[in-house]
Amino acid sequence: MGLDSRKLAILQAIIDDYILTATPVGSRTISKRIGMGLSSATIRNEMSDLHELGLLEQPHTSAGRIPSDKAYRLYVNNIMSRSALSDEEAQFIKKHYDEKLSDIEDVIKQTANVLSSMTHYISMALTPSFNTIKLRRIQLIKISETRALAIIITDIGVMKDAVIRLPTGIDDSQLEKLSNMLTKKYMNRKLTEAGSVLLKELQNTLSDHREFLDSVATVLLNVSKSRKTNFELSGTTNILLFPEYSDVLKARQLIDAIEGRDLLYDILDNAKKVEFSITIGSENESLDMQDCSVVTATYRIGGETMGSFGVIGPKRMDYSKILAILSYMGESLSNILTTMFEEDEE
Amino acid sequence: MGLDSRKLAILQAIIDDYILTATPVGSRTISKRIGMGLSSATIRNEMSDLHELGLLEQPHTSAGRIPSDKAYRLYVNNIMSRSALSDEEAQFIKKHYDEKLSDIEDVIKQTANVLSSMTHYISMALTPSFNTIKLRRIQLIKISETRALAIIITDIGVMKDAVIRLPTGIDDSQLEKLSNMLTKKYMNRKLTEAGSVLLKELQNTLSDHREFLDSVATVLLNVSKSRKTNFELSGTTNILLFPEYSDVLKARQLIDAIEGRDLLYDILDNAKKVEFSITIGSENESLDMQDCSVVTATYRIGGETMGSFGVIGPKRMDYSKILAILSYMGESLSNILTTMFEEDEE
DNA sequence: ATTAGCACTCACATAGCGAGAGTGCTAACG
DNA sequence: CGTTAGCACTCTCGCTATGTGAGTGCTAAT
Repeated sequence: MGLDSRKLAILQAIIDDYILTATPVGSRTISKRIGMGLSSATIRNEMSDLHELGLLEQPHTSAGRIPSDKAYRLYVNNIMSRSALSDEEAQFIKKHYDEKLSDIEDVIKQTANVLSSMTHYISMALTPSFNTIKLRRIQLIKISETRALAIIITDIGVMKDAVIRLPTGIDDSQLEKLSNMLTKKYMNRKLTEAGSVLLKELQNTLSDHREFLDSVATVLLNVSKSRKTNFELSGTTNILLFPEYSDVLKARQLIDAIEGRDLLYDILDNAKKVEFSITIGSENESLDMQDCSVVTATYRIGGETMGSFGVIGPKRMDYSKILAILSYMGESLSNILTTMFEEDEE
Repeated sequence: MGLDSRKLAILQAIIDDYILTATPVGSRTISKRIGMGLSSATIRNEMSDLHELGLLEQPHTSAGRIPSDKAYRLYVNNIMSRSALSDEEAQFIKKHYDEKLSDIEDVIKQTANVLSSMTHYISMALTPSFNTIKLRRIQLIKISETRALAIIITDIGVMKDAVIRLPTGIDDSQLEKLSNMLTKKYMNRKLTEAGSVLLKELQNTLSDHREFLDSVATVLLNVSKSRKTNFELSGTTNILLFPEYSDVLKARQLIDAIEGRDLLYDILDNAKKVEFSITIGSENESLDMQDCSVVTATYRIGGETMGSFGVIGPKRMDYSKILAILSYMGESLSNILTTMFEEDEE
């Protein structure tokens, strides 16, 4: 009993219908929908076979069938055709990225927002991971009697700047000397590495400007944020829209898992390894997420993969459309971030 | 039929019980709880009076009573005693504010987060409104061949800085001249005003560095964010914890209203006018919020009120505890932000 | 191989019923 | 007169039929 093309067509019809309605689909529905002149009885036989193959499930004896995780996987891998974005959708994304977005955070936040408002799923977007990026220059600039600006310049451009308090009686030339010293010493190191080494060395040697350099180290370390805060989450409450989560308790369970954040961070961090990923139901490691699917994509800055983003939704997801959206947004996002950082070539 | 002290005691007991249980409270419960040696029958009579006074409501004939909006108002204004924060609670707040928070956004976000995790209500915090703040100096600093940093310094300190693209072939001295020119011209104006005037003048006269100055104007204008993005929201899904919102549809209705954001912005903007505000049920203008209460407080930067924050929760709220929390957080927040901006006196 | 026919299953909606919580009223009491 | 015991009454809530409809699985005929 193999999977001939008719079985596949029926399976596809069932999945399509179920994605739309979220209710178990019966043989009569398919018989009419598929237009092959087959009676419901024939469909029933085929459905029975599909059931035996582990592709369909039955909530209870006398209900219609719903696709199993295995069926979705088959669908995604072999049946589904890659769909394109409609013009309106592309425009929608463009429009929202064209707004004045002044820093990375804004862009990432906007990505999550656009994603959740387009898909009505829960969306998430990882902040670029600057751990691997190397320091090129540190520049300290005096802006008032008591404050200086620390600017971190890296391989991919101007990265971060922060106002720090200045010890009294330090002048421009001294500050420049410090900048040069720091630059020389920590150039070509990874940012966090530079920060922690500086911090360590401060503990041993007794420097002149202890507190000040401490702040510089903090700036370096702050570039990569903590696990909990380095991704944006949006549309959490969208799950209340889905009949799958009409039960408040079930909804809360998922929301709690999601808002724990650790889980999602791991998912996104893992997602950086491949351009796109689709994880269906039981393929998820977390027990709380056995009923949803996660689809992710990655973005690049200057050619290098720097982060990931994606959606969490019910298993009956329009995977092909979601992929199209993620793919388009990934391109846009990569472009925006790249031009945001890049030092134009001289 | 006035409001003697016994009626007040009974009312308070009812409110206290209802805050805890969220179920209509009956005469026997109060008779036992209040410890005045009164039988349930007596309580019933009193309750009947309170009902006539519009202070109690009955979901249906044979159920207990629940406090009316008017009762909550009476409670808040006349009965409630101002409670203090427990040590753990104060510590909790302190701990979370002591984390390295590098910019305003982080502080505001943290405020919202701490608030919602302490209260389990929905919380919101307005970003400081810099509209009224006056420009003191604009400083442009070259940081590479193609990029400069624009630093905005105001009455209350260093405000905002942004990397902007530099036209080719502009040198340090030219940039300094530009800084001085801009400073002279727009000093003591409000930031947004300065930005829009600059933008306007650029349209008329044909300046040398059109595009560059345009970016400077954008930085000025970006200081105050748009209606939609200038406050942080946290704990939206907390309402699912309350029996009042065990119905998904009802929950969604409130969530939708809240995530529309315009409504909340108006509430927070209004809240800046008074140090604390409590709005109970039908006192809310929005129809979608007739079933909740809103409590807000304000924070200051350098003595001047610059923003507000607060919670949205069910009407049966522990108002006195919430006020204590808000009050304590307001102080902390004011201190943090003030020291963040302040130029130490020279 | 396909299909008509039919018995069977199960969720769901509806109605009826009893129990329990709570009220409002009346009459008695100190 | 305020307070209270007593009691009938009301309404929700949970439980148990009961019927209906969608859908299945099997059998026998085409």
